[in-house]
Formats: sequence, C-alpha cells, structure tokens
Amino acid sequence: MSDSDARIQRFAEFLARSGLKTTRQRDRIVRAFFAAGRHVSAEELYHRLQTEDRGIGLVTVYRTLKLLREAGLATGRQFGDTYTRFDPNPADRPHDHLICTRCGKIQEFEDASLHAVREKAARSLGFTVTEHKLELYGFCRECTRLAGGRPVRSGKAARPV
Amino acid sequence: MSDSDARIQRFAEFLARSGLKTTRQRDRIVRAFFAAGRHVSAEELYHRLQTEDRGIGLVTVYRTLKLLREAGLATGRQFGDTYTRFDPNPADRPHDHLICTRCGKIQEFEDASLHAVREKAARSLGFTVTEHKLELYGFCRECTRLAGGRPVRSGKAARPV
DNA sequence: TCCTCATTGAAAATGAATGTCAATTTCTTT
DNA sequence: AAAGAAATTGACATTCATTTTCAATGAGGA
Repeated sequence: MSDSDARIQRFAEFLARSGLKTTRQRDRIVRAFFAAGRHVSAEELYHRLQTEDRGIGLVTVYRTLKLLREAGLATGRQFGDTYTRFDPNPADRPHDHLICTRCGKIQEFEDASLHAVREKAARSLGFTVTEHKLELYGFCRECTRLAGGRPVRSGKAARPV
Repeated sequence: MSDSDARIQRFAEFLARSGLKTTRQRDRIVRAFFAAGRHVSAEELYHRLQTEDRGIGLVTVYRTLKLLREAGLATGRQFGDTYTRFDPNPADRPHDHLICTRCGKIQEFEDASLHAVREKAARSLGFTVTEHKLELYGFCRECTRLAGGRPVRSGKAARPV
C-alpha cells in the first residue's frame, strides 16, 4: 500500500466515523491532493482536477480541503500572499520554510534542534504543543547575489506581511 | 525620550525621506499603534481612535499600517483567524508565539537558541535571513486541564489553518 | 427499492483589504 | 503670507479568497 493510499484510507475512516459520505468528488480531490506535492492552493488543485473531471466545483475543493484539515491530514499555510496553500500531513518531509521575499521561492528545511525549542517553551509556560510553524524570510542564494541583499519591491513576491 | 517617541521620530524621518507628508491622521494612528501593545488589528486600532478623533477613516488606518510596515516599524501576523494583526518593531520583546487553539489565547515567548536554528538553515542553503516567524499551536495551561488535551471545536478560537 | 439526510454546484454573500476620485491639506516656493 | 503643485483624505466602489445559501442530486442503510 502506497503512502498516499494509507492516507486516503484514513480519510475514508474519518468520513465514516463522522457520519459523512464517500463521493466521487471527494475521492478525486483527495487523490489529487496527495499526488500534488506541496504548497498547492485550492485554485491550483481545482485546475488540475478539471482535466480529469469537469464536474468538480471549486467550492467542493474548498470544502474537502477543510475536511482534510479537520481529519488532521492537511495543514494550511499563509506565506504572505493572499491565498492559503495546503500541505499534506503527517510531516514525512521537512515542514519548515525559507521564503525569498524577492523572487517568492519557497525552500523547505528541517532542524531537529527545533524540537528542543518547542518543548522548552511549552514546558515553561504550561502549554501542550501539537503543531508548529516556522518561517524564515529573506533572500535566496540567487537573490542575495543579484540584489546584494537589498530589498526589491516587485509586488509579486511574498512579503513577511 | 520614550521608546515610543523614538519610533514616532523614525516614522517621521521615513516619511520625509520618501517625500511623504506628516498629517494629523498619520500622527494619531502611529501614536495609537505604539501605545496599543501587540496583536492589534486595523479594525481594533480604528475603534480606539474613534474616541479621540471621529475624523479618521478605517481606510487611512490600513494605509498607515502599510506605511509602518514599509518603514520597517511594524510586522503583520496571521494567527489562523481571517484578519491581520500588527506588532511594533523592532523586537524589544519576545516575538515568538504560542497560540491556544481552544480558547484563542496568544502567549509570547523567546528562545535564544532559535537564532542558531536560523543561522544554520540559512548557511546551509545560502539564504540571507532577515526575519522569522515561529508559532506553536496547542493548548494553554487552562485548556489542557479542562479539555484533557483533546480538541474542542469552538468556531471562535484561532486554528492552525 | 425506498427514504432520509448528506452532498453538490451555481450563484450570492461575506469580509478583509485595496483602488478610485473629488475635495482638502501639506509644504515648498515665492 | 499667499500661491500652487503634489500628496492625502474619507466615502464609496471594487477586488479577491473563502463561505453560505439553496434547490436538485446522490449515497447508503433499512
């Protein structure tokens, strides 16, 4: 059973447990989502789906992504642009991000020592931490070279708001 | 000169440098912003200002907050609700956040070792990091006790999207 | 199969944030 | 101090992502 299949199964279980139904649309959206990689928006997913099934509305894509979040199978992220991007859970790959504010590139990374930071903060303040988001904003290698590290207002690239 | 005054001065310099003008509205908005503490939304700031000056429009609050960001004096954050909250810069107080997904409480913390994480990621990937955002989502002390760490759908509290 | 209730898509609604524009204000230049 | 060019303002309209509404359809247990 592929990685993706396992998650699709978990989603089916979530639906059953919640008294919800399995439909052609949900099935296709969920498959497309797990096949899509990372940082997809609802709109992007919707467009990909149009090639295989014209009868899937953008609204249903939004609804299904919301269910995926409730099932704990997806996380939404906002990187400084106006829309939400979605990532599959669980974090089988690094989940922290470097965002270039000049060209908009998003690079993933992971640092094990972050868990120490997380635990320490949680313990000292009595929190139970279930999830974290770390974003580093700045310039990627190319943009550091091109711009000498100085900001360029492009209007396109994500901003750290 | 108070902390706040120094920033107000820096904003005035920014305006002059950019060929922009000082106005009663901008002045009041900026003062109110630095007096407001943290995590204020444009709307909240607007409401506070109504008590002292009815002639300040919400639109101008938005515009001035945008200028403050461009001046490097404010940062916008999205904690899983639909609007943007603003924090003053520079980070003279901790800038990382624990967000309770049950009651919506936001608690600040700081961990010096995060800088090591930041530098390490930046160095290994060639990034020049200028800013970071770290958010830990989970349950605060009270909610951990009350809910036994289990999620409660309140519809009000921030969600990790 | 029947029957109930969830689901769907289209259109309308929402809500935060931004653009438009005529009237006003700032600030530099006489 | 007065004038004039240019920026600023607020009310209104607009945009854009996302959500709600609603009538028609579909799923799936009895």
